Amino acid sequence: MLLVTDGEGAVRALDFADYETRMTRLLGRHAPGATLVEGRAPETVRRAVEAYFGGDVLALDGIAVRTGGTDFQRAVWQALRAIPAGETRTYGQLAAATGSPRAVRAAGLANGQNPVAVIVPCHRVIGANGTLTGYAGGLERKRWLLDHERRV
Amino acid sequence: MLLVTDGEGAVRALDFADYETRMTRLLGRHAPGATLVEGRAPETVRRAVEAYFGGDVLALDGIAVRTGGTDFQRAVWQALRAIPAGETRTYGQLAAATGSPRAVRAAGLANGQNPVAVIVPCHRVIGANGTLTGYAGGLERKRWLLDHERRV
DNA sequence: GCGGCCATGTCCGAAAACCGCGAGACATCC
DNA sequence: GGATGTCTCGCGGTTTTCGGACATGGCCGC
Repeated sequence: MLLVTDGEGAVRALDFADYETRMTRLLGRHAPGATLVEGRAPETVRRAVEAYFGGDVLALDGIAVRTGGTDFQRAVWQALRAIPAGETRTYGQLAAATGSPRAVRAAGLANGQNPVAVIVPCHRVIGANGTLTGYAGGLERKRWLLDHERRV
Repeated sequence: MLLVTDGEGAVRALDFADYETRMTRLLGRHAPGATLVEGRAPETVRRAVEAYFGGDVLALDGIAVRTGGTDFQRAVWQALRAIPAGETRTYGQLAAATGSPRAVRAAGLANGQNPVAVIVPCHRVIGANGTLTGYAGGLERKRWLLDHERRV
């Protein structure tokens, strides 16, 4: 996976390695002018991510995340972090949580533009009829993540 | 007048005091994310500006200027500094000096977006028929500046 | 002369398209 | 009757596209 943190250790982006162009595109939009420097991620973040995949699905909750984006997008991403691991919400519930109950498709769109995968759990949002509908990293991964979190 | 320099002493913006909104707008465009800190300008710059208005119209030539903008805009602004005090050029000559002889109107537009008035002498460009045509700070000031430089 | 047309780069506002949706209307099949 | 599936339409924020406007000047036809 690709992990990007800023000078203060806050996570700016996280994505699957085969989606690098997507990640850089989102980064360019939300942090114009920033330059990427290769290096080792802060230990706290590394450890939390490894713990999550190792089975401690709550390990990501304390991690600091910083993003750009519009007010609406940030509201959506903030609402995402309030969904506990192992549970899911519908796009409608997500929209309602941001204060715009009818902005359902917009919520879906903002969901898809989340630059910090997994930590900001956009994969916990599914259609009202229970189908997975979509995931930037591929539906297979969405299914895997949900299974992983339920398995606890 | 309002004078903005960066951490290295280079001039970033210069405008007449009653055009502050214009200046901040241009600054925001060319240096997004920068914050203004009130203070006294570097002595070299202060002295040069005062000398210019005192009659030494060549005093501004050595001052370092840094701007954002597109390639074309920077080419125009660079060409402007090559016009000696006391002389004028037409918009067509200016466009030719940038390598795009036919981009006449574009040159005029770039001229009008010059963030560093007086030092980058956009006032030395006039219409092919000798009329002053336009000046962001008002035609009166353009006329005054040209007179001042010719008076030497 | 005079009026009209066109070239050129950039910005700005308006309009349209885009969607990781969801509710309701029907059709279908037991 | 009820479960299930497909279709249509409206929703709302964001992004993209498009059409003007402009600190002009040369050329062309009248």
